[in-house]
Amino acid sequence: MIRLLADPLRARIINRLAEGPACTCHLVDETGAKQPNVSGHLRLLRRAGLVAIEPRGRFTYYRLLPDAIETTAAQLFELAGRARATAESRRAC
Amino acid sequence: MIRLLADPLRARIINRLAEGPACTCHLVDETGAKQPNVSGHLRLLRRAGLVAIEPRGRFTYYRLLPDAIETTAAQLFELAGRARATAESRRAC
DNA sequence: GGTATACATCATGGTGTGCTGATATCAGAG
DNA sequence: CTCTGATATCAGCACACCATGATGTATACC
Repeated sequence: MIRLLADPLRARIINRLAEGPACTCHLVDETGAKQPNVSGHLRLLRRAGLVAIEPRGRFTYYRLLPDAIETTAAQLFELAGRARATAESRRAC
Repeated sequence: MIRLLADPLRARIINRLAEGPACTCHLVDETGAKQPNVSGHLRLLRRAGLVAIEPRGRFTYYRLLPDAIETTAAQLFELAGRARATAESRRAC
């Protein structure tokens, strides 16, 4: 899940989708990447439930789903909280 | 930065360090990975400022730094917030 | 001193994964 | 119906990156 956010092009796509829904041609234009590449990444994001698909005639609009992202953000916060709580419980070798 | 959290073994190391500081031998034992592998990942995490190093004699203790993780968690929350705010600003082709 | 243990570094190899070009599909315009 | 443009899928390639074994360094214990 985090792995999906780790790729540079996917990160650009996600950042763009955070500014509002867009169709594939928008993403191709604005990222400068080739269309099959963008399409492939969008497929991964869709299968992971990170984006929703809305076909409109010839065009396919993608929308970023905030819930999935907030879930992983919350997991990271919880991780940081655990680290703070256990900062002094050093275990002996 | 997110990329560092994406690797499976690094994720296990980080999760372990969230339960308290540990030295390399602990991490090698508890992850089952080979020592040079663990050591290499720890180097990356250290260079990125995700963990702090505390040498104690022969042993080297590593401690997870919560600030870096919280920073990226906050970025993800902000991303989700932007997605919510712009959910209806669909741009025409 | 010598030995053993913890750890780091290096060179090598294998594999996952992203990128590309070609092709298929499908909707709309004419 | 035909043609064009938008998108999806597939096969092949290339590169990055993780894992491993060997080796080096340093500290503690005898």
